[in-house]
Amino acid sequence: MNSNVIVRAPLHVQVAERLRLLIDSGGLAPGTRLNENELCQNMGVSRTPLREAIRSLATEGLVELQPNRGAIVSVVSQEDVTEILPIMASLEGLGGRLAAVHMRTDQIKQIRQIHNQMVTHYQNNEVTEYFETNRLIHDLITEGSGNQTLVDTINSLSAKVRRARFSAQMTRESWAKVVSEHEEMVTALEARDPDRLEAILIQHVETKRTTILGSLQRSE
Amino acid sequence: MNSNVIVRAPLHVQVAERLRLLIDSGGLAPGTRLNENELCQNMGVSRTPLREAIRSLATEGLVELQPNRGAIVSVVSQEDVTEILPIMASLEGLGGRLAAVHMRTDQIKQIRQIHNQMVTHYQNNEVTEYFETNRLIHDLITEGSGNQTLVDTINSLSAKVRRARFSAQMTRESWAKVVSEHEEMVTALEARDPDRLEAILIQHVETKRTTILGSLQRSE
DNA sequence: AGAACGTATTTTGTATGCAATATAAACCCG
DNA sequence: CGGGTTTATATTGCATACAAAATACGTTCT
Repeated sequence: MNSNVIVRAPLHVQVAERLRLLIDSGGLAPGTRLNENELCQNMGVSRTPLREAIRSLATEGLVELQPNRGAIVSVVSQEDVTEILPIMASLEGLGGRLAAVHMRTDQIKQIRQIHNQMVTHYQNNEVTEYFETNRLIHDLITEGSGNQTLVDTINSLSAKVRRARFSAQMTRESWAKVVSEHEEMVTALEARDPDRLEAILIQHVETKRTTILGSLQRSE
Repeated sequence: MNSNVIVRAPLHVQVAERLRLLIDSGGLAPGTRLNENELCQNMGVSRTPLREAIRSLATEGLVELQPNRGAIVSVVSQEDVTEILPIMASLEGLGGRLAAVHMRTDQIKQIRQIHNQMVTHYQNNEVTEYFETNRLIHDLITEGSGNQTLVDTINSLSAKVRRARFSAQMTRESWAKVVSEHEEMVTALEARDPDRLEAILIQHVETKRTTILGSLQRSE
């Protein structure tokens, strides 16, 4: 029996992944109509798997289905962000609470290392790298909860907000605040203090909320 | 301009709904393979919309895709329930917290009425009606949060657990506990006490957890 | 010139057909 | 008889073809 079977992912899954990336990167802006023929030619697949992929993205909320008029990349309104962030706060809080108990010490040490890197990026004003490490820390903590469903749920919500957050330009002071909150986070994690970590994470998302909404407001 | 346009839902949406109902009601038991031809004949549609519907259910987590082997109704394991319930606790807690602030007084009064009905059903040992009113109360509180994304997220998670909970036979004493918790819930809501309502809801889900897991364990 | 109608074209929705893979059955050989 | 291989069948995956709806366009009429 060969257990090293190579299972090529079904086309519609690959297509969905590709589309997700396109939407996430901004290659497909919110509101854009997804023209099936066009996309088919671009990706070199037929309409069937493409349509199946679109249906998946629709249930994920990344695109919106308009009967007999196809799908558009869903637009993330200020209301959406206002709805999603409190949910993420709760869930990230829960994740932290669980992580504080479940994570192994070496995993926590790793987070401290990445956190230090992040601080360096902050000091050097390296925005991209900063965001990357920032997100990695959050992901690691969430994953540290050991609750895969929680990870999935957070990711699903996060994906929607990310595009909005993308446009969110941080002011220097809000950036400083976020970094100091991160410092507290890691400290609470090292102390394995569920309540404190949860509280900080909730506060952290609240900070993010005001940052994003402030930015959205300025840009209107 | 006519705003009362009749938009017939696309076939794949109707099919998805139908399948959801089938799975939810137990007409399609967990682990059952979805035979495309068979289902097509049953529903009188072709494979294309059926397959699109199946893809949607897959991203919802109700069915599991097995490459080149079709889809099976996903089985809800004890681990799944263990993962999902803490998440629902957080989210229902958040919902209650928001509801305590946002709900109108007449809506709260309505909940009190339904709660009283539920208690009557409890006393008369009318299980089905009890579950119905019970669920209605939870739904109304969640919806009272005014956060549609939260409602959707909870429903999505709830759908997965429901099938497991279905088999959960309550003992008389756990039932009594649940009812008394509900009493506290409504009282906290009437007092518009977010913290207390949140705490009770979280505790309430915890009670549910032990009930379900206890039942799952007994049935193995 | 502009609005309204009707036609043409594009685009989506659904059904069907063919290829590839998995499952079941028959068969052969030890 | 039983294990393993080959062949047949069924089922899924993908592509194409047709039908229905929506959009775009041109024409007509006021």
